[in-house]
Amino acid sequence: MKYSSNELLDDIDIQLLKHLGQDSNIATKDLAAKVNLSPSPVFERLKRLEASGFIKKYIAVLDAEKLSYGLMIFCNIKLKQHDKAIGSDFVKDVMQLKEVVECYNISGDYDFLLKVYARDMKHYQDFVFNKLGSVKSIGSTHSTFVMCENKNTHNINL
Amino acid sequence: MKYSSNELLDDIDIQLLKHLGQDSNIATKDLAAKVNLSPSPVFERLKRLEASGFIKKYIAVLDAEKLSYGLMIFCNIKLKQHDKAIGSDFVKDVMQLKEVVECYNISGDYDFLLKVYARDMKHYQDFVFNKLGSVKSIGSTHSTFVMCENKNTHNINL
DNA sequence: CTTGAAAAATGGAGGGT
DNA sequence: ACCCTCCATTTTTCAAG
Repeated sequence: MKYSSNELLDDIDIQLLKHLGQDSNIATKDLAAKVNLSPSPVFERLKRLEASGFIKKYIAVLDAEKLSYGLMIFCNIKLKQHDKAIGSDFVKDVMQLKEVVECYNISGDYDFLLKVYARDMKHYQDFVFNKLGSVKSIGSTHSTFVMCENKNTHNINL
Repeated sequence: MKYSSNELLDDIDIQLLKHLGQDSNIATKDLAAKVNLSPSPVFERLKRLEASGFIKKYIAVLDAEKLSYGLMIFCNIKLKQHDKAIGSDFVKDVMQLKEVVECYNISGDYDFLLKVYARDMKHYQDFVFNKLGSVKSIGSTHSTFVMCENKNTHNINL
């Protein structure tokens, strides 16, 4: 069975992923035309790419600014201590916070990096003092504010 | 006309955006069932939300690891000088690099923050020395490596 | 918003290279 | 193993009320 372990995708699969990573609303027949196939085999390939996890899901990309989340912040976090229990406590707590859209365990001076969306500075202040402030495992934080988003492809570029 | 300037979305629009931001493959009729409406008005709302830009696009979310881009790096960049021309030169150059999936102009010690995907350390080394290395406007860089992705919602949480 | 109907996409069967 | 054409079913799309 194809794609079972670490099997390679062929050129057409890569083409399909490349297109769908940028626009998934394209009709199967238009996608088929782009890779010079008929809709059926393309349809079968899509189902396989979904079932095998190369495609995780399909989403609508929303305009954060229009939805009044005009402020993006990268928040660096240092834990109080570095044992496993403290770390998983932190992750569990931070997962609940709706302002946090991404959370990474990182190398360097800080332990975690959060990408945070806030309506405005007042909202972010409340987030830091009231929400992060009540997460016990946090030692210190450092915020970096985004002034301008120059590029965001939302996917790896194959 | 609805949504023309800074008009408010109603509760149902927000519900629709919330669902589509997590899964856009849902059929209109299933979406309609979730908000207790028939497919037609939901369809009309979707078209308005798309036309007015609240929904920017629809994409497939790809599995970077499975596609052998197992390494994520946040690369902080300091420019040589801080005039407008140098800044836009940098943005223009960095836009071309396929390893860079996000680029932000930020506050703090560094000028830009890049989110970078690489196959492995060798690939990233090549990226820093050969690709970033040939961008004239760059003064210095500082890389932060992602050890674990704990959360990624791919959208604001309404 | 509802009804209702035309247009289109989905997903399978069966056959060919 | 992969692709094709054909066709039934379902879904999308868009009138008109």
